[in-house]
Amino acid sequence: MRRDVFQAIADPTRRDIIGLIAHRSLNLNAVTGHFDISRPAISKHIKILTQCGLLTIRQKGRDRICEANFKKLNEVSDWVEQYRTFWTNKLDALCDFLDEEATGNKSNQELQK
Amino acid sequence: MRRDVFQAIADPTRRDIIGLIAHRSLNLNAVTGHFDISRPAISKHIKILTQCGLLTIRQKGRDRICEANFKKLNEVSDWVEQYRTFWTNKLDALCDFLDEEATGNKSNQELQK
DNA sequence: TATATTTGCAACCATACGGTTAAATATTCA
DNA sequence: TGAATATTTAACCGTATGGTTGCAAATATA
Repeated sequence: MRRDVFQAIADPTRRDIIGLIAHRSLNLNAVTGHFDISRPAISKHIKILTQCGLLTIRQKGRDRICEANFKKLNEVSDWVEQYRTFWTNKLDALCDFLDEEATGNKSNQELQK
Repeated sequence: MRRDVFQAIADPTRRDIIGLIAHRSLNLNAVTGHFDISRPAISKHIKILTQCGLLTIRQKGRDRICEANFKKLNEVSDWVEQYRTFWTNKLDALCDFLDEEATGNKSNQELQK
């Protein structure tokens, strides 16, 4: 089964887990305390996050401490940022123009809505 | 069912579609030509991308021209970038230190691997 | 008008996902 | 050693996902 960062952060619970342990590592039980779902459910989310490298687990006695590994987010950042110029700067206008050229012209108005 | 940008870009085919129409808007048939899956499969991907606002469709005769709407990627960018300091600069060391404090100290070596 | 082209839609299928409960395992503590 | 705690694993369930084929509908073209 596919297991990559994009798929891992697709689930809102998993994004919340990352946000939770960002500043403070927690054991699985403590993580579970912040959600309304069962411990095994959290355990599965943690496993997915671990498999894609977004999270590492440090065993400490019977506890398993979850720590975020943010370097992995670079993959997402890189993918998104390659398109940044398309939505932030003046290239927008150029893009629209090129689209007109490519697809054979039409009123631009419906693009606004 | 949940329909948000994170879930939309989780699928590699959909990320490829976005990359494909980034510089040049295409009709659905042309998009399909770049993949090994059927037209209805592409149509479904396009629908998902449209529902979450990453893509708009402009009808032109019998063609439906797909255009990327990159502004929606801001949502992803914002989420990722809030963690950037955690993996790019000196705060890494501070974070590790705080983890030690919080979880009760242990060799830092296994964090490196 | 007849035909080809582009697309949508319905029905279907196998598998993945996100969740549950219950039992098993491992560690700590009295 | 026995009990409590933390977590994983297994079995299961309903629904979503990503794909298919076949057919209908709308538009363009000969």
